[in-house]
Amino acid sequence: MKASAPAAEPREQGPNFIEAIIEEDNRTGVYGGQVVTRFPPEPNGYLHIGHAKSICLNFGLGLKYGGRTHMRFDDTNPLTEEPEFVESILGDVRWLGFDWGTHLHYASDYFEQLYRFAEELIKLGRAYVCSLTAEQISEYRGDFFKPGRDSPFRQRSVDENLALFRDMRAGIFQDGQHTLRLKIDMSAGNPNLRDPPIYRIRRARHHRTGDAWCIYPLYDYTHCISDAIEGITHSICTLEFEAHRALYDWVLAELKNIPPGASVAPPRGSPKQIEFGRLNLTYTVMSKRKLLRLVNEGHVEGWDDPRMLTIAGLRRRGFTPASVRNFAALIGVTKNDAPIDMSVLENAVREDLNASAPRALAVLRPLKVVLENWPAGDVDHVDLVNHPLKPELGTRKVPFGRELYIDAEDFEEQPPKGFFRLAPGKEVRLRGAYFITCTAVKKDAGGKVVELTCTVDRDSRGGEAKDGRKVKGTIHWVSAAHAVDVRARLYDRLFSVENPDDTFLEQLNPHSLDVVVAKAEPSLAQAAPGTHVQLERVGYFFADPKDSKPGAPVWNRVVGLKDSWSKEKKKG
RNA sequence: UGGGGAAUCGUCUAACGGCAGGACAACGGAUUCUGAUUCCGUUUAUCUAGGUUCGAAUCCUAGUUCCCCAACCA
Repeated sequence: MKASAPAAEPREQGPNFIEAIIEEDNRTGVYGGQVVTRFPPEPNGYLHIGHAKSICLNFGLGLKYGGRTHMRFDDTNPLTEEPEFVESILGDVRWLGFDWGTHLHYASDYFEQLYRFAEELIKLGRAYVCSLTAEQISEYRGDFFKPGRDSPFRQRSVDENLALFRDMRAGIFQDGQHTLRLKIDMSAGNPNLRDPPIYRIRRARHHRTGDAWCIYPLYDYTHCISDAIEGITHSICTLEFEAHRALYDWVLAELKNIPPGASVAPPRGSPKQIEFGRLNLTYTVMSKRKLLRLVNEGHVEGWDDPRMLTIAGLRRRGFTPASVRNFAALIGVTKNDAPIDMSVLENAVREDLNASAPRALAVLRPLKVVLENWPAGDVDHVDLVNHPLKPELGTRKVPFGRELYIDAEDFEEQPPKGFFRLAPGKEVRLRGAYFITCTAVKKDAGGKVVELTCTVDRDSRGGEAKDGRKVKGTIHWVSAAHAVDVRARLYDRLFSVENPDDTFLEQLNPHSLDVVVAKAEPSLAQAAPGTHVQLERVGYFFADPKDSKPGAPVWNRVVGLKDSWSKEKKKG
C-alpha cells in the first residue's frame, strides 16, 4: 500500500456518441465549426417525456457547441395536423427552458421550393408520375424477400411527367389518382429505396397554407430538404429512421445535380442524419396510439392528467423543468434500445425538490389525539423551520393545542419490531413541538382505533426534553382546532407492471390515484397555484394550476419521499 | 429468405489497445427533531467461441440474441 496515494480524480464521463461525431466534424472542419440542430415535431399530438429527451439533446447540443437549434414543424400531412398542437408544443419546449430565437420554421414554408425541386428531379430523370393505385404500388413493391417490379409508368418521358405533375398541382386529378415517385431501384434490399412516392394528391385544408395546395410532399422527401435549406448540420432522429438515411442522402445528392440556371438552386447545406435510441421507461407506455386510448377511453382525465408522461401531464403533476433536464442528462444518449427505470425519473425530481421546496405539515389520514394534560382553549405557537437546508428561509409559527391529528400510519396498537412511532405507553416527538406519550386508545364498535389519549411533556417545547432524554421517533401533526381541510391527490405509477404490453389496459395500476382530504397547517390553504411544498415525512406536492381555486388549492403528489420503513415492514 | 442497427453490473451509461469507472436500484452502517436529506461501505458486468497482441470491452474471424423496415404517416 502506498503511503500517500493522491486522491483519485474522478474520471471524466466521455462525450456521448453524437458529441463525438460533432467534435470530430469540428476538428476536420466539415461544417466550418458550425453546429446547427433542430427539433422537428409533427403538430398532430402532444409531446411526451420521450420528446423531452430529444428536445434536451438537440437544444443541449446547440448550446454546448455554441451553435443554434431550430424549431421546425414537420407539417406535411394536413389530415392530422392542427394549430392547437403547434401552440401546445411551443409552450412545452419553452417550459423546458429552451429558446429557438428567430428560428421558428415550418416544412410548409418550403412547399414552393419543394415543388420546384421535384420538377428538377423529373427533368433529371429521377422522378416520375405513377398512376398505380395505393394497393398496386404496395403489390409492386414486393416484400423483404422478394424484389419489387418496375411500375408500368416508370418509363414515361420527362415531358409527360412534367405535364402530369403540373396537372397534379393544378388540381386536374382526383385524390389518389397519381403520385410522384423517385426513380431509384425496385430491387433494393432497403424497401425505402424501391421508388418511394414523394407527392400525393390530397384535397385537404392545411393549417397554414389553407387551400393553396392539393398535392403534399411526403416525409422522406421533405425532411432532408428542409434540413438542407435551414443549414442544419446534424439532423438527429430516432432509430426507426435508420433505414431512411439512405433515402435522405440520395435525395440531397441528386439535388446537387440541378444545373445552373434552373428555377431553383440546390440547397447549400449537407446535413447528416444521426439516429439515437428513443426513450423507453418502465411502468408506462409511450406510443401515441396507446396514450390516445388512455385518453379516449377515459382511463385518465385528459392529455394533461398528472399521471400521463406527456409534458403537459408532467408539468401539472409538479415536475420541474430542471428535473426533466437533469433526467435527460442522466440517462445519456446511445443507439441501444433499452428501457430506463422509472425510479431514475422519480429520483431526478426528488433531488430538485429536496433542494427547493419549503416544508409544511399535513396529515393525510387523520387520527385524533387528545392531550389529557393540556388545558382546553390553551394555544401555543411553535416555531418550525421552513427549510432545513436553507436556514435563510426562516421559521414560521404553527398553532398547537389540546386536540391534534396525527397520521393513522404513525400509530400501531401492537407495534411490530423496529417500529419507533407511537404505540400504547410509548413516547414520540411531535415535530418541532412537544414529546407525547400514548396512555389510552379509543375504538369504535368494529374495533377500529378512532382516537388516542396522550400526555404531553410541557418541558419538551421545541422538541427537546429538559432532562435530555431521547426519543427515537418524530412524527408530523396538526392542531385540530386550526387545521384546514385540503384536497390532496395521491398519484402513483399509472401501470402496475414493469413493461405494459398490448393488454396494457388490463395492466393499469388501480391505485394510480387516491384522493384524500388532508388536515393541514393553515398556510397550505393559502398557497398559490403552481407552488411546491414538501409535506414532511410524506412527499412533494404541487398546487395544481388548473384545479386550484383561490384559497382552495388542490395538492398533487409529485412523488413520495423515500420510505425505508415501509420496505422494512414488507420484509417482516 | 432481403436490408439496416445494437449487445458492458439487476437497469442505464463510461472507458476506444494499458487499473472495467459513474448513476439508479439493492444491501449494510454512520449521522439525523423528516425512517427524508447527507456521508461511508458492500454485492454484482464486458453475448459466445476462436484468433492477433507483452497486453483486448476495444482489433480480426465465425456464431448467438435482441430491435427496426414491406403508409399515397411522421
